[in-house]
Amino acid sequence: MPPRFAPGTIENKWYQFWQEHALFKAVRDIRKKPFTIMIPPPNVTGALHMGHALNNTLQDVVARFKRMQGFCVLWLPGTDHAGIATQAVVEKKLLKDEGKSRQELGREGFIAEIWKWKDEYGNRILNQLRQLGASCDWSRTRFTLDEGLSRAVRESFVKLWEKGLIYRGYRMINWDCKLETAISDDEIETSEVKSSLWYLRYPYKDNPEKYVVVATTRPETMFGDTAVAVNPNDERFKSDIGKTVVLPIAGREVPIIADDTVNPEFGTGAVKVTPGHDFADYERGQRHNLPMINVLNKDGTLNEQAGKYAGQDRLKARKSLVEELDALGLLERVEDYTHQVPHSDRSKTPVEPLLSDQWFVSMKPLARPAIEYVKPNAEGKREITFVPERWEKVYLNWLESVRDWCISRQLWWGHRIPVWYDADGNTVALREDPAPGAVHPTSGKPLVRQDDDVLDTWASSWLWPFSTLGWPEKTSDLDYFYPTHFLSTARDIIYLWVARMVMASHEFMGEKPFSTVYIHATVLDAQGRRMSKSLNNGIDPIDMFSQWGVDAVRLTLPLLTSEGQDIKLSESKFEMGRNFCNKLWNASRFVLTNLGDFEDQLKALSDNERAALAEGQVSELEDCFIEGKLTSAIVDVTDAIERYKFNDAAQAMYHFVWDEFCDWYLEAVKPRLYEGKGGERSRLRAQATLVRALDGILKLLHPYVPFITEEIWQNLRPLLAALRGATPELSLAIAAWPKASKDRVFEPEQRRFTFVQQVTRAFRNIRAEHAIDPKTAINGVLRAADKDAMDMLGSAERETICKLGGLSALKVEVGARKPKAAATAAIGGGNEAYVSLEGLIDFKMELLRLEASRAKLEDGVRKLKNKLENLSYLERAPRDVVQRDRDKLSDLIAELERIDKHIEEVKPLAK
RNA sequence: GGGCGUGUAGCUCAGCGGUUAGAGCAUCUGCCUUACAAGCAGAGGGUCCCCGGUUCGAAUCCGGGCUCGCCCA
Repeated sequence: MPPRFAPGTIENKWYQFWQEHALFKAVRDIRKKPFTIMIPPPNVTGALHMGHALNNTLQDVVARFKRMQGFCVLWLPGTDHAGIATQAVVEKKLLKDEGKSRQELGREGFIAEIWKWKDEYGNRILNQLRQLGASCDWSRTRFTLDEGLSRAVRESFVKLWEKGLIYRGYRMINWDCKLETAISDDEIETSEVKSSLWYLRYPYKDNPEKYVVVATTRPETMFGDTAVAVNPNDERFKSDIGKTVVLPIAGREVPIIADDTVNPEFGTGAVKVTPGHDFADYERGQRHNLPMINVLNKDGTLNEQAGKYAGQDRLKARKSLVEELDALGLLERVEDYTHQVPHSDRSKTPVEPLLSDQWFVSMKPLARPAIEYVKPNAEGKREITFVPERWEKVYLNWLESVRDWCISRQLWWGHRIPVWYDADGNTVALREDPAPGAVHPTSGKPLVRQDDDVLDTWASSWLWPFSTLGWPEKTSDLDYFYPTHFLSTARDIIYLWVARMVMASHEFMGEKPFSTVYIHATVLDAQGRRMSKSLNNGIDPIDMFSQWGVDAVRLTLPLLTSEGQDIKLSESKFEMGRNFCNKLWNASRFVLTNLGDFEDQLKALSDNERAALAEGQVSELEDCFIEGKLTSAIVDVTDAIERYKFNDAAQAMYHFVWDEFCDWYLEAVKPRLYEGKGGERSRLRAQATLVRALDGILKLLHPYVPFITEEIWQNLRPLLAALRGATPELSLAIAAWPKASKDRVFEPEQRRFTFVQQVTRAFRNIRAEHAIDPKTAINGVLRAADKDAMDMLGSAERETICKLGGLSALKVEVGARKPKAAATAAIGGGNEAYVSLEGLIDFKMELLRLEASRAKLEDGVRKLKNKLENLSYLERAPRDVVQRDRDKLSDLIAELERIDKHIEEVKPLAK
């Protein structure tokens, strides 16, 4: 094994190994409990970004953990067809490569092009997930446009149709002028735009010299105005209500109406009403029976309503229109104005509210049960739990005020709406394409055409948890794996996807789709901004893989996030994970190189002796220490992952491996391996403990860092076999998760080892602070407070302290007197460490040290005294708390007295 | 405007009623000690955002304010 861990050399090898042995294949097994995770299907055009890397790492941690715990784990992968995005990508490519538009190819030809593109490039992100180490069952990979999933979409549509939950309507929807399709409310981002507020003069019909001034951010929609509205309580306009004004240029006469939704504070208090192009005005228009005029073409240019401006882009027309109004003296003034403008999530262009014929799903009836699954019942229990819990509120708020879902898209790529029309426009939704000559079931007239539009991609994604398992067929997979258990996703997907899956699952399956929804952290850049293409501040996980290793990335991300707080990420952060992997690598290297003779030694033992070692027979203090700490680590890590506290589990492992196993255990055990301390048997016990501990460590770490742990474990495997006298599992990926047992905590030994650590640190401190050369031999004296303290340190422990504390000898004595000219370090509990300093250092330094610690001590004594003089504290605080403080105080006072004595002694020497 | 989150060491963050408030990185000192310099040992560094309240006791709970961020309208 090389002294530095080289991740690039092992990742591929083990992934292939796992695949070859089909370790991630979920094979139904009634003896096992299922554990199912459905991957949030990434966009088929997509590439792995940091958010994916984090999300899929966490899913993989859970999947591997549960697999090791003996569950039948199914982590089902796949992609969605991402209607808008994919169509846009292929359209662009086609134009660039062949100079052809999709219209030139025609619908069928174009779709064939997309499939070609998908087969060639569409699996990129799935391969990147393999690179990440994702333990998905790839044999079950699904795509939302697969035959099976398409059947599911069709079935769900017809079912909702039959229940009357799908309708077609001429409604105001969000229109993406670039992509020329409707989009749903949830595909919109509002962003702040610096613009102007234009004050326009609308002359009165009966007195053209006078006018009402309206303020607007959208002058170009003037051609669609059908009223001017004021607040009925606004004194300024009371007399205007009911009058008629004439729209400039257009010349149309429109009434002044009163509507209490008008904010008198905005602009002049009078606003133009454009029911065809504004959601609020649409409602005003309905209340007042105003005509609705559409002034826009599908591509965002003005239509014939705009007279000479027809055919101009709306934003260009705005400019020239304002100029013309100004020239006519009808522009009162212009103010700078910053406001929120809705943009399409997909094209990033401003969205236009537009009246058009679209298909909708009635959401209210679907929302009600979806709320019930998440709302706590009388006992505070929930069917579906959000982790962290606070996201439950976001989910509920959305569902409680949900609006109907516009599901039709003016695209070609997607599930075509299964609705057919007869010549009179009567519609019917069909499970199977109609045979030639088929007629409408009620009108009896021949069906002449299918609806041209396709469905929103979410109309297939919302079926994902069960359509991937075979629905609408009744499959044994559904029986066994459904409902699923863990869903991990990003917060902005809560309503787009999570809520809709719950609705769909209730509607079509009659149960919940999953029991836990985990909302992972958002990965931000170092300055706390979202990573985006436009800012070019993204960090490519694939680059990070090659730079630091996949394991390092997988470990670092959870180490950086706690309870779903956002992560501010910079490349150098991965050093943490990389260094840890290197530490683990080297610790393992140490263990393995010291086990060269282990198998031979074991052969000399009887079966019983070997079995005792295998079960962790211990007698040396450090062995008890590490066995006990391993037990706590097992408890902590298991508990943390079970509660989806990924950061806690990672921290616990990091601390256990680095601070306890490497810094203390490995150092403490060296003399037994190198110098024959304690004899052959002790050496063998040390080796067995190393094997046991390393095995435990690798297992606990495997869900986070699967590659490095597998690599090391495969090296350890023959030794495990020899120790246990049985063949271990084929791979760490399917090895049994460690179990903690109460009798392996070793509490008294933990206390003793802690004492060894404290004493060691005291001597190290003296050496470091006095800058004593590491090569200089120093003798230590330990003043033990009492016999109990002294008895904690047997000869083996004293040797350990000498070795780790850099002492050539250690004398331990109850109440030992400080040698003359010695440095002192307090240990607590009345124990003190002394090192004779004659000829070694400067006593001025020692005096400074003593005075500094005296000041701290005095402060502590003062605080405690005050506390213990407080009568209500003595009366009300629990007895054990008060007693603890009393003990503490007497300790501190004794220490203070001793330190005063030391100061007196050192003072004359410090001159 | 409403909701959610956040404010603790130079930086990134833990801790969320009871020891003298912790970690990683950074800094300083000393070490290439035969697992690891991607390392080892040691040290310094904090009005726990502000004001008030509850409590014997508050970084922690409550109220109010301020900061920054996200979401919804």
